[in-house]
Amino acid sequence: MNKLNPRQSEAVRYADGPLLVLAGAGSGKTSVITRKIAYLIEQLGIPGRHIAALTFTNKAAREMKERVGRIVDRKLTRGLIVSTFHNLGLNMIREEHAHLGYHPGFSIFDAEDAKALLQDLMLREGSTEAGDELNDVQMTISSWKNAMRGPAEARSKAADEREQRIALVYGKYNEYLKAYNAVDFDDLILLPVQLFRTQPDILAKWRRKIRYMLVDEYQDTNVCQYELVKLLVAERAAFTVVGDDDQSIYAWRGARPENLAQLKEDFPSLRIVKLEQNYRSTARILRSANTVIANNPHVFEKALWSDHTIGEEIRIVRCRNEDAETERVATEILDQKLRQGLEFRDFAVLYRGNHQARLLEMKLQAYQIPYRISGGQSFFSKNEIKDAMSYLRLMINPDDNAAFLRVVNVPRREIGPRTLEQLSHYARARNVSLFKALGDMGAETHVTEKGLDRLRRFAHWVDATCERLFSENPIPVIKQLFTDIEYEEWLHQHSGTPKQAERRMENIWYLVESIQRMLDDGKGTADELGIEDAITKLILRDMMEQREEEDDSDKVQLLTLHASKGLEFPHVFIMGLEEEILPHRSSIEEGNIEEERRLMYVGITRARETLTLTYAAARKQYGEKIETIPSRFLDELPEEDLKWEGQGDLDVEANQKKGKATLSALLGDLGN
DNA sequence: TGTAATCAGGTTTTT
DNA sequence: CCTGATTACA
Repeated sequence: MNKLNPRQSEAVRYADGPLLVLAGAGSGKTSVITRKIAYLIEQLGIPGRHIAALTFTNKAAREMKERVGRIVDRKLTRGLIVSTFHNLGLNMIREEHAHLGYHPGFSIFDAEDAKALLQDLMLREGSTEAGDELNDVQMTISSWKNAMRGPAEARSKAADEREQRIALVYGKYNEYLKAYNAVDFDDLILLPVQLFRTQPDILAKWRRKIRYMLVDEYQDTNVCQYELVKLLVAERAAFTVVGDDDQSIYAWRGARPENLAQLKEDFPSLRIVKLEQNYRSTARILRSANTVIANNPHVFEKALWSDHTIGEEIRIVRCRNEDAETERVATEILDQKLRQGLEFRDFAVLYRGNHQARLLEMKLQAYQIPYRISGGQSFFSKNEIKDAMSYLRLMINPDDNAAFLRVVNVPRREIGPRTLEQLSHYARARNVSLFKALGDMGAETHVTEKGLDRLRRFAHWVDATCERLFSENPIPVIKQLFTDIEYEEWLHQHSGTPKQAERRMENIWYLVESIQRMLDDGKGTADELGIEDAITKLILRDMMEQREEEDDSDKVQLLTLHASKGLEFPHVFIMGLEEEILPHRSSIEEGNIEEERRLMYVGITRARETLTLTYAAARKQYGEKIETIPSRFLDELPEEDLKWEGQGDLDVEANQKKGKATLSALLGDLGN
């Protein structure tokens, strides 16, 4: 990838106006972005600190940073922003917190914290609790925030009673977040937008800072993120966005691929460069991807091509049932590995839903095939890490009620629900956080003396630890914190086996090490982090995924199609090519086949050399055996590039069931 | 406080 | 059918 092709080169060099790069799968878009950053700095002399490159995941940001670091002199990249949207937003809020009415050390509520708060609010409003409704409320509020609609507007524009109700909860929810000195994930983008809209001088300041902007995976931006970009680039319009409408698979969580087309209207001078040469896959794989995606409507036509060899046919394997399917995948991996001298890491198995991995996992275990499964329980959803994070959050923001409630009685301090109920009643009446309420609370409340005493002791300890955290070297203080609360003992009591407890404690120490690393990394430089910055960044999962990447052992990769975006593998299997799985049932019902087709497209284009698609002719579903229908996407593939397997097998079985009536059909098939 | 029994639900997921 | 979560009960 040292030499850029003409299109790539054009995308890198054009910096006179707004630029949209339509980058097909495997067309070297990350290269283009990194090379462009280098070009802007080295050739155009734009100081690194005036350039911002935005991504959606920490992983992408890290990768990009690393690649830029390899081609540009370190001195020149000083102050260069390469981060996620959320991280940029966080930095903006941190810097402008006073204008937004927040105090330093504010917390970020993750989805679960937010859910707990919403549940509390809804119960209080007297709504009958239903988990379903709670999810609905959370999603609706999130989508309003993503569409930049505030509580007042949500109320006035409410289409029905349901929205009316949710809008009220929305208002309360925001008030409470403010009282807890906390923001949620959506706020990280929304608050800067609102600030910039109302305070032109602050916007002007940020515009002076960010003079050139690059956005990766632009098709995944939502309304609010696009607005942030628009505000920052202004009429100067010095930006490059890179995207691929065919790889838009996150519309269900607010991504707006229409933002691609919208760009042309908002910036009439927009230049469009298409990257259509694919450097990844064989011609057959690419042709298959192209013919499938051609069934979707397109705003921008593009035709991916490759000068790779034609490659092997795409294999479509029909299996008797789901068990046979996983069996086939497992044995096939072993077989190909031995026959062609491959490594396990050369294989990836993709599927639509996480549950599909379960059977496969068992099968792989049976064959002793090492695998790594994506998704699943992440580091941050482990209970011990949540506890630890809550303690840390509480130290930098005692008003963080979510954190307070999580740890006030973990480990056991004999502060029970009754005591907390009283405390929270008192706090609510005064509209302050639990911690503040605890400080003011006198004898006039109904909290028992014992309860009050225990609460006070806890508060005292928090205050003391908090003070030391900011005045001493923070790492030993944090370590002391976990000793103070005897967390290790608690883990032993609450883990199944001693070994598990040890592993959990190791997770805690890993977390502490990460904080140490974050503090050390920036030492003496302009990006030196305070302890509170480090902890907030941790909430955004930043700096944390190294753990997975360090693990470069030889394993088969198991991924959902969603999780596979941006990755590539020599040999790819996609399982479950059946109607109601891929395309998924709910998408069929909603009539949203196009996004499912893009999912299929993403899956196909992950493969470099071979692609195998499997499906089960029948599978057990909720206890019943169900005959399945092969996915419509299989019919959309180019026949000349396919090799069907297992057809006869099915016919034999069908015949056994249905008797001789279909014998002639069978003979006909065999005759082919 | 912990276990047993019962019940609902069964897409994708990052920040 | 199987799993994870909540509830009831000891």
